[in-house]
Amino acid sequence: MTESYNPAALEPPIRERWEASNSFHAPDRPGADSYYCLSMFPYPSGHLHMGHMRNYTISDVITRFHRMNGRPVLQPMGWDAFGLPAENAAIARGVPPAKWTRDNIAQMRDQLKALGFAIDWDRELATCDPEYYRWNQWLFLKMLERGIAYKKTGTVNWDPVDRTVLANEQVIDGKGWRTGAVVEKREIPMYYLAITEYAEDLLAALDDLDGWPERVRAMQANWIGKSVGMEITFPYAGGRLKVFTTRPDTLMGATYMAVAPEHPLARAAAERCADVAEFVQSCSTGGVSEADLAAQEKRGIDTGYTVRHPLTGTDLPVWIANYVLMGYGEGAIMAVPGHDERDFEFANKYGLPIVQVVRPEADGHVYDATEWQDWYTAKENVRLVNSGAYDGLDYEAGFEAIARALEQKDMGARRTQFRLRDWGISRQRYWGCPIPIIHCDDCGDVPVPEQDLPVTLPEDLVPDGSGSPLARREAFLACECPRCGKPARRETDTMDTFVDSSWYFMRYPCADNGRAMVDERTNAWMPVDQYIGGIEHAILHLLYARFWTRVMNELGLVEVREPFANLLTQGMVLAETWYREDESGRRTWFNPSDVEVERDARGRIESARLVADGKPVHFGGVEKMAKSKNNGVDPAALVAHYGADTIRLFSMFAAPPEQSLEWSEAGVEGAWRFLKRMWQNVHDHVAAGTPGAPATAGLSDPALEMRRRVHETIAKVGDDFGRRYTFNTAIAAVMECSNHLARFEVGSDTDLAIAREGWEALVRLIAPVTPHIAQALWQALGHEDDILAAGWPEIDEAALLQNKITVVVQVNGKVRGRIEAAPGASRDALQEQALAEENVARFVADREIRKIIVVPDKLVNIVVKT
RNA sequence: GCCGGGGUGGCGGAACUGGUAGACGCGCCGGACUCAAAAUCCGGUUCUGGAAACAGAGUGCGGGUUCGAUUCCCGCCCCCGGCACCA
Repeated sequence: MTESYNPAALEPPIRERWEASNSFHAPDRPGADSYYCLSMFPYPSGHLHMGHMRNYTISDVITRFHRMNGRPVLQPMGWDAFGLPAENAAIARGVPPAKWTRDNIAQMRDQLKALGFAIDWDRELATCDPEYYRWNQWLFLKMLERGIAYKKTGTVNWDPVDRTVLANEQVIDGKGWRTGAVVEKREIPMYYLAITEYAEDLLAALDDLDGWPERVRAMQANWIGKSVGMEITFPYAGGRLKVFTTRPDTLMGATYMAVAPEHPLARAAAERCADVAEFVQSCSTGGVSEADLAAQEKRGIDTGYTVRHPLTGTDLPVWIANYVLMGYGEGAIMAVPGHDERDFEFANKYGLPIVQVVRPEADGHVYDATEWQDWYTAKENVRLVNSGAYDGLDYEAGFEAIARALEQKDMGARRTQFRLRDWGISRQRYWGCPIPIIHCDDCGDVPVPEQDLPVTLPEDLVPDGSGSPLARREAFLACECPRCGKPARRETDTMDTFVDSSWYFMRYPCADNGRAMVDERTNAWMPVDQYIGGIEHAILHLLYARFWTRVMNELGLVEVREPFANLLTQGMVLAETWYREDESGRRTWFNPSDVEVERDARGRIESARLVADGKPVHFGGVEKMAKSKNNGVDPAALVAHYGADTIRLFSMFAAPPEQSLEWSEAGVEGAWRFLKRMWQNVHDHVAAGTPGAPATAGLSDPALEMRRRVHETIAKVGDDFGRRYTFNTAIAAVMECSNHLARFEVGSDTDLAIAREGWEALVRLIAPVTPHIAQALWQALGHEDDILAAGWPEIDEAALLQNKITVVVQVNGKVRGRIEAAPGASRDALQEQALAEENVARFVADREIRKIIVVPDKLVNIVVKT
């Protein structure tokens, strides 16, 4: 053992040893106690960033902890390899997306390996491999057969200059990112997956996902958005206008109708009237994202049409409103401005009538039609007013009475509506999985026969930002119709990359199977025991994966319906930002590693300057690591400087996994110092000689105390790793115990044996976090085996017993003293001892004691009259 | 705009079931070693007062429940994530 800690020399041979002995291989048939630990696979951008590093360290700690506890573990890795950034790189640099992506994968694989993750690399996969995406295509065809996949039109962002479809992130302030042209909404045919058929099941099953964070379940439930209400018909001369409402009880308060700009009635009105046509046209500019739509100012126009109220027969005007969404419900609403905030705002803006039909039972609520108040939407303890025969009914009774009246007249039906929309998977892009469809003039859209899969994506194309290059590649386009044999054209749309990520976790166990999508090995490992990834995937990816797993289950491919038993959503990685501003207010951002900070005597930041020129820079706050703020820290560079263990240690220590993590160079230094100290301490301990067998009887008080601390730490760390996933507190406990052990004075062979037991425990406790140094120290302590096989240290319950406990004494809830007591001391004894304590007695003095609360082994609170 | 989360010393964070607020680490202050510096080691460090003992205040802001609230309830402010074609 060398005297000083030298990770650069120490880490690589240990990784080679793991690789040579195939240490992280997962068996095909693992048995009942198997543990599948999965991280969200990365998009191969070329550089491993801190978010990845954090994500994979979390799962590596969990993986290694379970391995040390003797369970068969699968920790795989793969690449989410299709997507927009590869096309952007192609546009910027002229490199084919395929080459760019594969080069990036090679580079990132090396970076991952340098971090020492216990990954079974034999199961690696990339979604851009034809052997992977052929099963996307295959399952898509199965979905077509079952009617789960179907075709309809959808709205996209259209750049009129590049003549191409834009992603939402490519639309900036309603304009195209490259051309600056005002983006238009366009309707195009697309393939959809009927996830709404599964809405009820996806929602109900959330209740059983008790291994998921409550907030993720809440977000998914809100996303699915189940509403129980009614579809109500408003007849007019030319037909019937249908709306969906969750508040049929307020029907008597409906004063106008509002339809989406894309609604057939709006189109009809636009044909009759130029002003209406202009309004509808003006609604077709700007992006399609919900955030854009929801944030825009409410605007509308009267169509001139009227419909009849189904119960009163009154004529109601039909307006077109930009806040009504064609994709939800019927694309039309009955506006009840008295009790819906959006309708209220709209009615006030356009001078439409507002009628109050609900009033609270309690007094003191005055309705004001010019100012919105929260109680207007109340459903509890309210009564109907201004509603004719329905006056005086509460919400439930009003709902029921009006629902019956409508049903009798055949003007309404009870219905459950979901906010969730079907999943549009068509993308007008090149770098994705081709949709296996052939267009024939005679036969229409014909599925590619199963034996012709995969439809392979040509890999030599370079997109230029205007339209899909596939549409210009004749060799790809030209084909024969599988049904009639005539010349036909291939579909050029590719699939949403969320398709790729909806089942990759089921492919890892059987990644080498060329004949089937999944096999019995998938069933052997699924479900995933622990899934770890960013909170930003809480809704879409996780919902699509749950849906896709259900479909595979119904096709008899897998036994599970829910893919992820436990979910851990990690927080973002942040760093300080530093900038200078020029005269025009433009900011130049400097990397935190190039900035030197001066502090005052209290440790507060006083000033900061750039190391390069010594001139001042300004603090721009702590923000998510991003290129735009130049505050990214490259994990690969840090590994080269400190070694993998230090980086792993800091990123697990600085914050609990669910919270955001603030990167700090000084904090990394602290982690480095701890490892150096631990190395030195173990070195000194080994140099002191080899102890005999550990004794547990006849120990001195300090030895008993030391041993108690060690076993308390074993218990604490096991609980933190196995149950709480608070790696920061586990590491803090190891540090604390290590500090005590370093100070523990060894005066006898018995003491040396206690110290040996302590160091052997601590080295194993820290091993999941810092596996390289732990392996080296384990060997230094005289063991030849792999520390993963050494097993988790066992707790000696007898060592945990204490003969004295500190009990806090409060007077009126304020701590006034502490007493030492035997564990399990009686209430009376504690009370007596507490009152005798000097400072306590001072505060109690001769005041009247009202009561005394005793929490055994913890606290005594004496309540006195003041 | 809608949905979800967060706010504790100079900083990252701890306090797990309502029971000692600030574990552990960083930074800072003082000391040792050194010709000096770095590294390392030792001590101190929520704020205010006090030499100390100790006292008062204190977990974004305002209120409430309780013997006791960072923790539970109500109202507000600020920051962050998602919003269906970024992944």
